[in-house]
Amino acid sequence: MTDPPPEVSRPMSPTIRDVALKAGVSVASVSRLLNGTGRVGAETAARIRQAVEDLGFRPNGLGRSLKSQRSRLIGVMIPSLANPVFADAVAGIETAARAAGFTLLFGVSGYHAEEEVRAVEALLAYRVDGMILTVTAPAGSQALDALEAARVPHVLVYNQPTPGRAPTVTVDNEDAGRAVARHFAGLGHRRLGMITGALGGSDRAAARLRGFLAGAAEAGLPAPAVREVEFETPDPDAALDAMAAGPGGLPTALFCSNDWLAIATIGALARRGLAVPGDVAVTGFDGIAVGAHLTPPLATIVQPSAEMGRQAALRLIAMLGEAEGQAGDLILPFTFRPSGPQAGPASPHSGRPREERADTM
Amino acid sequence: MTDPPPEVSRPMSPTIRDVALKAGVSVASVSRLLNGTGRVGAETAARIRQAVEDLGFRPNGLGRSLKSQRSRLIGVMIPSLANPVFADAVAGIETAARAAGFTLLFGVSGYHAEEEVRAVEALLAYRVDGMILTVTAPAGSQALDALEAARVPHVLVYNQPTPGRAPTVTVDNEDAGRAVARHFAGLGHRRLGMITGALGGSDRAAARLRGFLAGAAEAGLPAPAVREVEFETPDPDAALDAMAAGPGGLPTALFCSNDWLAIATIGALARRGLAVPGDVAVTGFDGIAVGAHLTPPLATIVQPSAEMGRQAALRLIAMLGEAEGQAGDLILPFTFRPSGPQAGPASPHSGRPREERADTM
DNA sequence: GTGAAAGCGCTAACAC
DNA sequence: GTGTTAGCGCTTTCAC
Repeated sequence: MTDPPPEVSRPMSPTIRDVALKAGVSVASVSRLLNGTGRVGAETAARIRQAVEDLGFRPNGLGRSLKSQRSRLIGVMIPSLANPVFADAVAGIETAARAAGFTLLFGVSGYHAEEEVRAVEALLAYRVDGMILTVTAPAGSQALDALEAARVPHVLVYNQPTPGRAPTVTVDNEDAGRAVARHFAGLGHRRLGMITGALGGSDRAAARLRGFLAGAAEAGLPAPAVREVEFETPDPDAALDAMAAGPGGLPTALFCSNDWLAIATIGALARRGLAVPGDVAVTGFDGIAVGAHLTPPLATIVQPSAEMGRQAALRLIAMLGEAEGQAGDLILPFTFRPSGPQAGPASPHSGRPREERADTM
Repeated sequence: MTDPPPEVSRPMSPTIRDVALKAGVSVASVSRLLNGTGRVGAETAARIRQAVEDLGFRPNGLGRSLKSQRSRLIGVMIPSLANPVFADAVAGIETAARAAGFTLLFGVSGYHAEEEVRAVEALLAYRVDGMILTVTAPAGSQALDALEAARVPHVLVYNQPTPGRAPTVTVDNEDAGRAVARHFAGLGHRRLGMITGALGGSDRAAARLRGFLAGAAEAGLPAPAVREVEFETPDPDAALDAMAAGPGGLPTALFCSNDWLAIATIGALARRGLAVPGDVAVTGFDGIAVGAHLTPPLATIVQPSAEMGRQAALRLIAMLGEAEGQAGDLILPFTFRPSGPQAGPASPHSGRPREERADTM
């Protein structure tokens, strides 16, 4: 086995033309065979297949996309990879997209509206057929404006249903927030508190807060203390300090706007010598897998992230097929997973999934 | 504001030609201005910029890539999104890639060699300029064969340094495994055990095991019990049952090949009424963020995942620039994070990063 | 059933 | 400094 002669420059990968030449047929026949469009004689097919094999031909997706005006690319943009909840959704998206023959283009925004625009632009540049994304807030989102202007079909995940915007796949965040307040009230807590990621960076966190406040009020409890922290580098210690210094002192029950934050908060409480749930009750949101393995398990509102991702992908793919399929929001049921000793299968809280037809868009 | 007349079909996004027409210049000038290649008169530039603005022109990455033979796309393929360690690496990759103007194409393999081939093929179809990936095992990897055949520059992450393969960015897994055994021995344990993800699906898990066994032998301990479990849906209960039924019974110290598995194992131990580290010592591997928040914190070997991803991206981008930059492996230092009460900053264990020039490839 | 040829949107010679 | 033009690899009429 001797070394091959050094190539002058990087050899190009074989093109459909090379295949056609080698098989002694036209590029049209090769294309037809490879795409299953149009008939090709048995003899011709065999020759083409042989040439493809010999050359190690791999159709160039760029050329194909440019010509056909469909890239078979789906853009995915999420706020962050640090919080596992988004990875779960991406996993669901990936599975469904792959099954349908789509490849994912990926971007991260860091919970930042300007970065959302940048990321969306980057994915749009490659002419993604559609996009699945989570934005800070759909209402005034420039990223969504860009998507609409480009008329690129898209589906939101986690975001709140928003009139005039694309359909979203999520849970009823407000109802869930209310359920947490009721839960705390039922346990006899009166001093509630919420530690939330920056409300300006998350419409769903804002919805959870609304529900939580409403639920507390409905239960006849005093208004909960509320503190915002950064999403990316939460500082729950400072939030707890502020709460402790406030009127009423530290709440006996804390609702954290996501599990990631809840776990950090429990650590901060431990540093103050406070046990969970003994001294302070803490409930998170998302249902990330690791929460169930904590001791004791993290109480949380579980949203079916992988399924949400899957459903978002299925909806998007359906949109890409039909001429102008007007899908509505999909509100999946959440479940409450209590902290208690290894809970059995939790029971669905909000019943069957709701399908809603969008009036707008 | 009246409705616009219904379009006959989906309007195309403006092309460089539209811009040129509107600005009354040639497409060449537009291209030159947009790419900063070649001079353009001030007056012309202004007209072009105006036209770009008016039309909302966004250069088509497909056309650009097809012509220039450089896609500015980087392919990323990881085994799974369930284990947060990979998300951490992707975050590091994304940051560096974005800064250099690259967009990520994303694929998942599920720790399966055949799926690796499929995923790599999918990304190769879009002519990624390069790739960053983790494979089950580099040595016989068909996915890497495909990458080499296509002459697409690539860098491995997490994988073991492997002669004849692309450079990898990782830690010294074998040394780390040895360190864990030494640690257990130092604590006075004699019956060690390891619960590892399927060895066939992870060359680094195999390396960790080798080091662990060697370390145990060097410490004069009996050979540790070893059990393999699935990566995606680990069943630590079964592994513990098997160990308990084996000679010597359940080990007093368990090394899990990754944190994800360690957390699940601790849960399984809890179900048997065994506390960690009181009854059984458990050490994981990876240093995923959540481990530090467990009570007590998960003992683990911390590898700098985000930095590894970042370094892999930087290396790849360097390769793309230079003609034939022959980078070597990059072995970053790992740290041991003990379980104890909130540890301070851990001290590096294996010293300065090692740079190695590859003999082969 | 098969082939010739026209582009998809863009960049990069190459003229001027 | 600016324009013309030839493709990059592919799909898809349109003839035959």
